[in-house]
Amino acid sequence: MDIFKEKLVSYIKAEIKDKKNIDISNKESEKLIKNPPDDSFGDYSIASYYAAKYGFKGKPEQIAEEIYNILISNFDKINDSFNKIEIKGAYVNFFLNKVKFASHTIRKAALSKGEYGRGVQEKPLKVIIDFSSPNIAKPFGVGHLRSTVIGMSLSKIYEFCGHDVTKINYLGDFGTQFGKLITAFCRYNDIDFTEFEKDPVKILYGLYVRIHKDELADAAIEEEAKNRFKTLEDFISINKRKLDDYLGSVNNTKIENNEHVSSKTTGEVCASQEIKLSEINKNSLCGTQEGQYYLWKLFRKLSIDEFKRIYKSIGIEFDAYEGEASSAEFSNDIKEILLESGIAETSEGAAIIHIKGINTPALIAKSDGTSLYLSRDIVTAVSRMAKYNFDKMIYVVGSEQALHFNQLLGIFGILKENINKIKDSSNFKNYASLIDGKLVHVKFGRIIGMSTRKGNLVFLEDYLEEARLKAKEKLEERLKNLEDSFFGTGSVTSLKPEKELTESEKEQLYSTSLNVGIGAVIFNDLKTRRTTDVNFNWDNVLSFEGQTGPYLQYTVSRINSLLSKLGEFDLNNLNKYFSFSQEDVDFNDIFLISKHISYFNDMLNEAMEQNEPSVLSTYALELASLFNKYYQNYRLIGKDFEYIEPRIFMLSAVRSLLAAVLNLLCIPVLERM
RNA sequence: GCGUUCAUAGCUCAGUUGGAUAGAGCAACAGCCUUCUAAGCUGUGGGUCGGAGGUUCGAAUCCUCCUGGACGCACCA
Repeated sequence: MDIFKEKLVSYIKAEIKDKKNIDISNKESEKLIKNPPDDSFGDYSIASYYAAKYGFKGKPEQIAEEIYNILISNFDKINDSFNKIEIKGAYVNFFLNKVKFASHTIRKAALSKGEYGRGVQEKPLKVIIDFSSPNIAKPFGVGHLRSTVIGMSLSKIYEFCGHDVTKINYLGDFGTQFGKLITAFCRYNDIDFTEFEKDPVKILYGLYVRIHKDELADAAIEEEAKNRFKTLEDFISINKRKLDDYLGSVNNTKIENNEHVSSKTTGEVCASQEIKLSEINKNSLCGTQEGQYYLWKLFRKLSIDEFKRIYKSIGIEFDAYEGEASSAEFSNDIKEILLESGIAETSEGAAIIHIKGINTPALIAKSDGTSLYLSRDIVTAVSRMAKYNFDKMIYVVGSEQALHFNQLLGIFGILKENINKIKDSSNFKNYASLIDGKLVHVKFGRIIGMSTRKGNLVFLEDYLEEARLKAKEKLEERLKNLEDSFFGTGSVTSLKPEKELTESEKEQLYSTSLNVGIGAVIFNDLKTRRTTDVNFNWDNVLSFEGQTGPYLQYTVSRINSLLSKLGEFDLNNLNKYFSFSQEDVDFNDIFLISKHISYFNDMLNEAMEQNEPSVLSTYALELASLFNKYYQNYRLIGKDFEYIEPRIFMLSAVRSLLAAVLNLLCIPVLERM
């Protein structure tokens, strides 16, 4: 809320209290004020039918008149900020002192250097955001990208609002699928180890696909995979640590290392992480517990290295990498605790929990005793509570897993209610009872209809490459007209073929194309409300015009270019107490821009409250659009300095705010494009 | 069958704690570069807000039913 609105709210509140003896709380009086749909209705308004909730009586028009009369008598208290009050039908409309508003807002935004709207919390919440979470041994696809950018964006939004965020990548590094992968690796004798070292994830994915296919024809494969997974899980639980002891010590544990098993136990075979694939003795690995554990670790490490490379290329960072495997060790403890307390029951050899309101029982252990996704998630949530003492934990996972998360949330509700039925597990009791109400599943829709020219699964890297090439094509075409604007002054590049470019120019061309491509791809995932499925369309993603990431990036570049041509002034050397003049032809458009700037804080909070980055996408598009209209209609170069000076503040304000929002949306900001 | 979720312009979507005349972008058509980057801007056409009821002074928004789609529904994650 901007200070003008604050002033208005407290004035209205005080006058109504004084004249009518109605006390409206701050929050409610804020709600009373609406933004009119059209300029002719002023800048803020009270709709009389809202006022009716607080004891005003009569027809809407009469209420409006009563409120008007209450507010007009002491209007001089706010007439430095507001020019007039007016009745229009059932509404009381307020008109800002536009010059004052625009000057104040733009000054504030320009001088806060990208920190405009940053929140300060008296008590910051400890927020954990669990996102991306790719499956090891499966390529990083576009589905993961959506979780990744939504999660990363939310992390930045919460941080910007002043909260304490921990970003966790919870790797799918465990489960029956690894039994399959090891089975595949051990069964097939035609694996190309040279290729394996070059592109491990693709080879692993190939193995995964192949074993799936062969499994349909040979039931023995499935059996072998199950056994191998059991072997793996047994081995990981070899130290037989107790969950409760673990929870007591988790503060000092580095979860991300996933060292469930000491090197002493694993012996020689695990001693060297640097072992060459080509030197692997398959037979000795496939036949022993340690060997299979080693294979699993190897697959895991290769995949993580690959993921880290991808994250780096698109500017994604995590505070911690965790894996499901670290929870698997305790899945048996969980099962026992829940069964003993009567919270869970046995059914067809498996352990289940019935949750009120959910028809499908939650399955927490398989009949062969091995762990499941859900049981591992229970352990993970509890150990995170022990480690981080979080106030809120957000899972950014697709809508198709809604049932899973409803079950998870439901289980913690049950645990809280029945916590006293649990015996001899004080740490578990303590932490588990704190979790209810703190978990949030931030779900998002699927990406529909995306496929490569031939296949179905699109690898992220290929996707980004398509976008980069398209951006490059477009940039090269534009370079003919850009003259020196792109590479900087002095370099005549307009008609140079690519091979005559200098190394640094080539580099600039490459990085700009890449960043435009990334901007387009990421924005495409963040521009619509999370829950709606995205209808994927190559033409839309690669168009770069209209409501796109590159449009936003372009707007920033344009401002950069203009500011540098105006002389790259340091705002500190300019008159900070400038004022716009209502008579200037461009004033009304400047006012509209300032008004939009003032909405930023509300939009930021809305984005956080709804866990919805698209609120900011829409906001950024509107701001860019307002600015581009201004840019098109009015020229600055060649005007008097007196005229230009306050507009430099306006340009700086829009630039830093747009750049800040782009940053919150994980979209690269470019100097030039 | 049960559950979740969605349906707004030809296409992709905003607008959803009920409020003043339902908005953008793309595509189509007509314009704007000797002047700050045309990845831009201006204009035109395009809507029974899936359908029917209901609640309300007032419904794209809330409720019920219907139609259509997506996703999920016990030993995968």
